[in-house]
Amino acid sequence: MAFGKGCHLHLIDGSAFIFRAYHALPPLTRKSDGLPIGAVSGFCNMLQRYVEGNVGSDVTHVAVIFDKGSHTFRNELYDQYKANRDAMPEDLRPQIPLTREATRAFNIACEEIEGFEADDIIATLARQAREAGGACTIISSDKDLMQLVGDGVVMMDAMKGNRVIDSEGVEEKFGVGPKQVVDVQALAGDSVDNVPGAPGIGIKTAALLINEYGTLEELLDRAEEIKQPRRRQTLIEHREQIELSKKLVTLDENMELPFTLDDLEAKDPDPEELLAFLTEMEFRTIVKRISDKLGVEPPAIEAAAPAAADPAPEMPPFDAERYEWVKDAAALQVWLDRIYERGYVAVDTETTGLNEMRADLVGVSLCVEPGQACYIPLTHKGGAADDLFGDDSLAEGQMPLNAALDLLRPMLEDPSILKIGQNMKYDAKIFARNGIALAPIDDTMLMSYAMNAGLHNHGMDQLSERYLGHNPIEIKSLLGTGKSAKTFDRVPVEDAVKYASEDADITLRLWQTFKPQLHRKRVTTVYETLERPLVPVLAKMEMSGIKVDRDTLSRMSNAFSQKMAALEDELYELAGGKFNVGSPAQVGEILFDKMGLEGGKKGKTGKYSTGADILEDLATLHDFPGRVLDWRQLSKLKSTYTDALQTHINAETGRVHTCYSITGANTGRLSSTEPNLQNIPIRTEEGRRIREAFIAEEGKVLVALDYSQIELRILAHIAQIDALKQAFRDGLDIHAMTASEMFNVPLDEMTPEVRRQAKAINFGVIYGISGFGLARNLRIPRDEAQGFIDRYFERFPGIRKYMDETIAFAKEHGRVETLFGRRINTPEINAKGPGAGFAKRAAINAPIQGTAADVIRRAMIRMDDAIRDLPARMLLQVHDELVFEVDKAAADDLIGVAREVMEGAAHPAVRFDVPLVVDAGIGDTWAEAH
DNA sequence: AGAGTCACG
DNA sequence: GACGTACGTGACTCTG
Repeated sequence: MAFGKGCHLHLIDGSAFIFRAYHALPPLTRKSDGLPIGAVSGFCNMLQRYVEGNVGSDVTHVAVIFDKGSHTFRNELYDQYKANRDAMPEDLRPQIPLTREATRAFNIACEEIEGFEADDIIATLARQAREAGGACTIISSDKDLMQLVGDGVVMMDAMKGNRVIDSEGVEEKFGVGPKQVVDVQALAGDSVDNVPGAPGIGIKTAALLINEYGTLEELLDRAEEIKQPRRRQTLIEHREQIELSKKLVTLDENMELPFTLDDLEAKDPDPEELLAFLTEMEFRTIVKRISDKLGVEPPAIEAAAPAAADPAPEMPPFDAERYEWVKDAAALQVWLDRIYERGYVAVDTETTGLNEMRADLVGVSLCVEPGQACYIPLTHKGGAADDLFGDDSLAEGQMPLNAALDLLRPMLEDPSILKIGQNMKYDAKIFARNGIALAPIDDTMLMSYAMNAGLHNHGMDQLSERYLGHNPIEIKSLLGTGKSAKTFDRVPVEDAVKYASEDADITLRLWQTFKPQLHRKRVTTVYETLERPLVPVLAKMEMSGIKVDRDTLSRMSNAFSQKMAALEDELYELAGGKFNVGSPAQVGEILFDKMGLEGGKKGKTGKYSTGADILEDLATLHDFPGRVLDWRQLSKLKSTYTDALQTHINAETGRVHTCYSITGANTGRLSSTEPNLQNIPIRTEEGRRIREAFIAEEGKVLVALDYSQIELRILAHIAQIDALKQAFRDGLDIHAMTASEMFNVPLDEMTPEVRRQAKAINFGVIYGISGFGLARNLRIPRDEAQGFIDRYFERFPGIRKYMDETIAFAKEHGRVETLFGRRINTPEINAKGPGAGFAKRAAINAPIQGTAADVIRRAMIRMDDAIRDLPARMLLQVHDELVFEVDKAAADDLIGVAREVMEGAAHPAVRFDVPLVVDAGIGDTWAEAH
């Protein structure tokens, strides 16, 4: 049916629907996988209500119109346009494409055009309908659309009982007719869209003026005549700004559209298709309602079948010759324009080293679509590349660093441009050190981790090979290896262009591959709430670093040296000659061959094993093994801590900056490197003193907060162990209570020895207990250990059930999950041989360790905002502990806030049956604070 | 480069 | 019945 006289077009403002739905509903998630679907659910309800309300109406054509890309021609006119808009909420972003699918499922035309606001498309369609002699109803309450009303065009507010707004309604709102609405808006401005308007003039005054002078142009031309001096001055002074405002608020009704009104003909939904979509979304209520209406049996909603493998997106082959060397501002501007057109870009930085706190920026690469990438060299050195002392002047064909950064900065900080990277924490830190706050970001490494933890590592080279079938240029081929290795600024720019552009190209291709997989694999929520938001938090902590006192460490080192020397003398005496105490092989030979002690066991390599547990057993027979253990402890403390830590004190900041790896542990835990600040000694008094070197800045203190027994609490919850849960609720000594329960000893008669055994069993359970392991740990006979375990299972039957069910789940799905939906893959679980044993224990431990890791991640992500107004910084995370530095006077305030965040971190996603308890400490050093 | 050892949760 | 065995990390040293 061709659109013409007698036809009636309905245009639905899709974005308005989405935001209304999002804000009207609680944050619902899909049951089977936790995908946020609150907005989609509300959107479908609104569409359904709209369709039902239309029965018997005269509507012949209908379309839902969406915004696409947040950079439009209005941003070209005025870069602050809509600049004060908040970024889209994290849990809404993944729902946007689903609203498109929903529209199509309802069999309603769904239109959007890159770089245009929905309002302009609506304006153009309304004009076309008007000119064709038909009627048009715009379903929206957006006042920006009111300028379109008249000549058969009306608006309808679906939220307010389908109230119709015609010319009269517009006049009520603006005090002028629809034709003058833009004039009034130009004067009054709009704080929501950041349209400046004339300062001090609101809608009332604007309407008054326009009614008096007829048009804005007339008013501005005759501004001198205005009697009120203030008003006159404003209009004269801000004429340009007012004229700009008019351009911003005037909708473009002359767009070229790639479709016609005839394409928007109203059609009934295909019940099968509609129900299939709603079923997939697991919207039980609306499925039932529509099924009833159609008189069909509602389809069953159950956990969706495993998603079919995604077809690889079509991508051109890699071609390093096509990458562009960006040499000047004009060339860079072309790329920036393309990025704004797209709304996203893959970014990679090249630097002089791997340590972000020391490395300098050398260049930036960008990619907007597969195969189309560029490199902007910035600080490459000229001269002979192989000459170590070569020319330090800059190479040709580079933009000045600051000029390039000034051009890139607005884009890199623009909340509407998504920056895609592989391990973006690195790039974010490099940019931060150059005064650029990179945001928002997506990270392909974290996407891979969320989907595939446990299956493979998540480095770019591996991901490229595995998912793109492409082996990237090796960095070694540019830098060389070993002593002759050079830094990236010495790489010839021609080579750097190929390498760096390729990295950005790969990243973009990986993103296109992974992005649609996230929700099919049901990890969108994990990625959006536990991975992506952690990046800026960790970047900030790492850049803060912690102050370490070199003198303290240095004094300790000297003390350790002396003690070690003394021990060495004693050991040589005992052994009857010099040897290398640091060589386990030599220690073994002396013990078992030379001295002839019993119990020597040889490992795979044919050497005696001389681990601490073995030497401890031998210590009763001879002085030698005990002395070796003492020496080893000192050696460890000296080499790994007091000596090595000093080399990590940053020359510029005087602080130690660790680097957290988000994907380092398969369970969701972080790991810490260069240096590892998660294994600073504490268990022995001598080691603990190393923490005295970790200090607060003058006038500040360190505050440490740690979760008490978090893994056991999670075990009690997951395995539904009532006795344990009650004990935690009552605040009992959990190990003593376990002992009491197992050995029938009243709590007040508990001996430390019995409690120690129960504690070992509690930990054993978390690790996937075995009789052998417990026996070795407690140094008791194996059958006795097995007896303990049997009794434990008898007293706490939930444990056995949890273990069996977890292993069964792992065998069926090849993975286990945390309470927050994090997936930990367990590919070895069905293997034969000893590997299966490891995999089973890992599978039992992973949900517990992983859930605890998720909890503290949530706390850290919220902490940033919670302590915003306090003079405090979060510095370190040690699995169940957070360390802060805070002004002395604010320490108690910080503890109050941080404790609340940590104890409530699981909410609202998970409600534990046991309370989470956080202990806190304050001190001038980490030793005191813990 | 890998094994052994040991620091942490 | 045999098989090996607590879970998760990173850094340092020796050795081939």
